[in-house]
Amino acid sequence: MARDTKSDICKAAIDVIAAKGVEGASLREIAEAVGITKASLYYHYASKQELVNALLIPLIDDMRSVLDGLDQRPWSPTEVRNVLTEFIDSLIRHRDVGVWLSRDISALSAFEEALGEIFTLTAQLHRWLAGPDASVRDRIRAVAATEVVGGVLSSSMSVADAPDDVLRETLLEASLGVLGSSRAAA
Amino acid sequence: MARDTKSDICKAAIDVIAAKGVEGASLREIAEAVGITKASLYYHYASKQELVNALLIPLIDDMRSVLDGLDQRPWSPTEVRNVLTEFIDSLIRHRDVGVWLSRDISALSAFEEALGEIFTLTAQLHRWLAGPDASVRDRIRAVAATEVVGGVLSSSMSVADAPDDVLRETLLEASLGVLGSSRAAA
DNA sequence: GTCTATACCTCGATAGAC
DNA sequence: GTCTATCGAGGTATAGAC
Repeated sequence: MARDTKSDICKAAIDVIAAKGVEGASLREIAEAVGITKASLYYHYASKQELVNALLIPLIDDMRSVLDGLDQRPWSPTEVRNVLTEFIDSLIRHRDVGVWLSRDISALSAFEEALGEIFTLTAQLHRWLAGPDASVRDRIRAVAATEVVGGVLSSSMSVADAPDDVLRETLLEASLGVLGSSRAAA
Repeated sequence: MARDTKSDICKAAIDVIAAKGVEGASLREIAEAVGITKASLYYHYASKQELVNALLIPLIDDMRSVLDGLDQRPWSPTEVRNVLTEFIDSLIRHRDVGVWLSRDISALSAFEEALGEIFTLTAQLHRWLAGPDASVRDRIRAVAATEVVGGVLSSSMSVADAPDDVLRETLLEASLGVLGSSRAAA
């Protein structure tokens, strides 16, 4: 599967988009990075939107499987820790895409095909994390606990030398630390 | 100063950019929001880059004054709290711009006029926050402590009803919570 | 200071040869 | 499966009248 032009395109697209953002990345530049022309790229992907969607789908599928049935899950410090761990793991698994997903939302809104579900999923996560009868502070903390993850990953230049397992563990601590003084404290 | 066309342009630009991102916001749309034409806008700002810079400069100036001489400042739990407080306040003061500054960096890279200094300033803040002889974990935590702030502000749609003072206080707690289990614990 | 009109470019996307 | 050539739309930016 590695010698497939299609996967070469995806790989190049991820790099270019990470550097220039979704809008800033032109299909011409992506194609040239692969070594083909813009027209050839259209043989593999019918539109830019289709290409971007193809990049996002693995991450979205992963997040969905992690967050599926969240509302039915009991809310307790232990479960909060479990859910956060799974959420962080899914973002790290797709670290290359997650970086610009969490950082380029304003531009991605124009591509709202697969994006609607991301909003739904994260909103769901925020609600659940905040807990029942959440105050404004609880809700801010819930948002912050998830934003920390994407934020650190996207500014990972500063921590580029951090191995995945250290990153994983520290992010979980940080995320729990944000919730720390709330009722969800572990 | 409120009846100045120039400030009307800035105000409209902030709104449009917040909604569509820096690349997605066209000068035509900004001009029409003000009630003038694209050409008239060029009388006040010579280029799109100049306009974007004009929006960022107040925030940058504020951050610079907050972070100036940071390296000479002693590093202690109390000082960490002070510095974080000042940092959060400066971002909240420019909440409207800070929203898309922290969320649209990939697109802003194309406008790297004033942006270089932002990177320098935040890198400086990260280093100082991590403390002397920082481990990888300390550095991740330092990044996380600052990313929390921008992250929440940018997704403040979820917490749009939060008044500034609640936001301020909760962000400080969250930020300190991230550092909580490190040596910088208050 | 604001307008109309326009030059010039790059983008996404398509047509058709090979 | 990749190419050259081209289209139309929309972008930034400029020229010149008022």
